[in-house]
Amino acid sequence: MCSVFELLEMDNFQGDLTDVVRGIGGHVLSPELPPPPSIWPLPPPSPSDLHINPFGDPFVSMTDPLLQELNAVTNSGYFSPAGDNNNSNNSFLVPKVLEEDHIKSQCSIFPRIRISHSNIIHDSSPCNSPAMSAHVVAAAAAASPRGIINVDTNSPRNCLLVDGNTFSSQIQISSPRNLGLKRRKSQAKKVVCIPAPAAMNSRSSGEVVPSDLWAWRKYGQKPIKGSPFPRGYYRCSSSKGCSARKQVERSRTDPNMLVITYTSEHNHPWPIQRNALAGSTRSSSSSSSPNPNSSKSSVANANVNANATASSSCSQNNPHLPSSSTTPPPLSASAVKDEHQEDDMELENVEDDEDNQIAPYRPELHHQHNQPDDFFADLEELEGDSLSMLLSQGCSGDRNNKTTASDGISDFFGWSGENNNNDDQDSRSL
DNA sequence: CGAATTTGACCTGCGC
DNA sequence: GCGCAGGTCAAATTCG
Repeated sequence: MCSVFELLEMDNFQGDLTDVVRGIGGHVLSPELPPPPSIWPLPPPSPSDLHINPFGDPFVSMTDPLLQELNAVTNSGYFSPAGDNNNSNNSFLVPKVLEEDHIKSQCSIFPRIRISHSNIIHDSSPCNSPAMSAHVVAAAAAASPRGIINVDTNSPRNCLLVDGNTFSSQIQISSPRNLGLKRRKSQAKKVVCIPAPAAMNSRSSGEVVPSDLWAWRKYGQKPIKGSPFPRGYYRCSSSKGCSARKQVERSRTDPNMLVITYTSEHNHPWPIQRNALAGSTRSSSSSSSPNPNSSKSSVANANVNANATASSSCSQNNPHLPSSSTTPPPLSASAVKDEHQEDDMELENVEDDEDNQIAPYRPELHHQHNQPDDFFADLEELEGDSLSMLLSQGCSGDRNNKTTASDGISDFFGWSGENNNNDDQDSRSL
């Protein structure tokens, strides 16, 4: 399942990734559970998804669609800007509904995540999709570099729990300087640990590489000393000349975990067009196959499908993340900025940067001020795209009834247990 | 046939 | 300077 994992962010880090991965000892996956696509209703939180960029974030200039959408929800009024946790730094994760941890009957998006002063995220939601939780936790973690995020990976849906005493796993964000690990090339890197789906994809290795919002093309694979698992090397194929790369390998300490290291930066905006070149992949058919078990998606493929089904992620059964590449976030960037730009994360990042000799992270949210036009233009192109569908449909099992933005978001992130094939079809038909 | 993946060779950084 | 290991290149292969 896609409960969470651990999310680390570092710069100039080079070393044994497993040395970096900490706090997942208690992580319990569900090997008996069927792997993808159900495992990946959403792509893993890419660093950019986390919206954190302490050490020269490769994606600093990129707007995280996911987060933006989250922010949109926040701005929609369903979420309290600052919440009531007195922690305005993490306010973007603190919806109003969170004021009551015991609320469990709803499946709205972040309604149950809370970051306490101690940086512990509590989630009482019984209906979070694992991936969503991943994003949430990742984002939360991003907001609290030193935060500890607890996730109940034993719960049926790997929900974050309200009861911090029952957390089965712990996520801890580490500062690079605390790692005491050797560094290699001076290159900004981000490491994301996520639960590894069962090996059923990829041609030869059988490795499953979860998709994210970018399109990746594999250009190499190397066995890693000390690890029984090879490391795959991917570069961004969304745009020619993009230097963004990522490495994917299984944690040697926990084969169930995938360690994804992002390096370099994208020199292009988020993939906007549904059929971006990132898309063409030989395994696309399998990925879109009705039979999840037959899927053999590649990374690029996964991304493509994520795009193709951007608007159809109204179900946990939907293997693909609602790629915001096709659903430009409607939110007000300024609002987000105002509310979050002074969070602890940034402060922490600044500290780290001092050590790393890298410009401190400054969320370039101002970029978003210029995005709406593009976004809407894209929306126009993507007639009936995911966003509109997202907002126009509810998927809390009572779709015919009135829907709210939160409902839409909920669906968007697959918090509903109901699949929406129609959405999927719609998105593909675009 | 075009595009993605595989895989061995080559290059580069780092530790000794 | 040398060797090791990681990272990248590019031809061959595979697939839709």
